[in-house]
Amino acid sequence: MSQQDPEQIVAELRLRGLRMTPQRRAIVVEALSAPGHISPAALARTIEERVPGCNTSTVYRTLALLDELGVLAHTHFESGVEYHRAEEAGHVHLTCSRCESSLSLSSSDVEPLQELLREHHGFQADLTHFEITGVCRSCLESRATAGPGKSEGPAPHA
Amino acid sequence: MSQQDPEQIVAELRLRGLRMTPQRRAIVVEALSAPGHISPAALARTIEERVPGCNTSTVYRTLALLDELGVLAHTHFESGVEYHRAEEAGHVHLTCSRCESSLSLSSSDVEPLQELLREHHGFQADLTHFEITGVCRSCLESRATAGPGKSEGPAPHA
DNA sequence: GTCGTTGCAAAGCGTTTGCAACTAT
DNA sequence: ATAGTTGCAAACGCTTTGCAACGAC
Repeated sequence: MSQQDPEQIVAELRLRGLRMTPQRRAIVVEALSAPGHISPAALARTIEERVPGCNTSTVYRTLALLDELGVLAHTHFESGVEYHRAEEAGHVHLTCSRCESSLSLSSSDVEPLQELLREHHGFQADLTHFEITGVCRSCLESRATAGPGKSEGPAPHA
Repeated sequence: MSQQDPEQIVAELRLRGLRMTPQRRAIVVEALSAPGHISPAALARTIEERVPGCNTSTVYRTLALLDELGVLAHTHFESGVEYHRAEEAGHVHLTCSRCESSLSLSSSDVEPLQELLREHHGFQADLTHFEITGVCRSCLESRATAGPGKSEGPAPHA
């Protein structure tokens, strides 16, 4: 569906009368090679270090562009926005607000959730655009073990 | 469960050896009287205007404090963080990324969703801490009406 | 040659912090 | 009197912008 191959990206750019520059190429490489996701600021630092002639503002402009083109997408975390390849969306991030551990669901895992929202509220949710916080299994268990009462209420966000 | 009455807040503060100052009182009033939710920056502007002797930093410090105390809570939106009375949590915000309309689910509406996550992944989700984006019913319908193909893929986030 | 793109430097914005003065208790 | 709280001003980190120079096409 989306493109991750530089050639396809170039083609996509050309379609819109846009150009492929060395800077863009470098940013694309860096952004796509990041293991999971990366914040704009972090990417800017990295690029400026590895590609001396490439500026922070170019990074921001390029990320926004690639986001529009559908090459990249971004997700909102507690710590801010992070970019990732568009095809890697489909991951829903469950983050424990107690232990900070993080668990990601595949699209098939998420389908029932989306189904519920669509059926009951006519809303086609994109659960990948914001992370979901809560309390993970092990933290739930240790809390249960810890003491009897207090089983009510959602997790605080320390 | 939580407190919204200034008296109860004062009591809560005292328990921790904290004090109730005129500034705090003003901020509490302003924060609690906001119809839905309000961003720290907006609240700071408002306060500084209405309560001349009250500073931006005090607003931020007070919001953080009230958040810890459980009087207020915050939610992450596309536009940033917004604070609201803690009891008003339970609202899950579904925002359409096409038309920007917003629909909020009551806690009972959300229960099945949480149930699913808990059963299948042992994760007790707090769906109120981040908004959920997607495409609302009317936008889905107008898209369906608009043309035959293209029924695939989640909503873009223009 | 055209027009998209870049670098730079500066500004913008929201948020945080150090510290001396202040004040609720 | 003690210790929490405030205001100020400065710093901070991230992001955006204006504009002249540059370079992909």
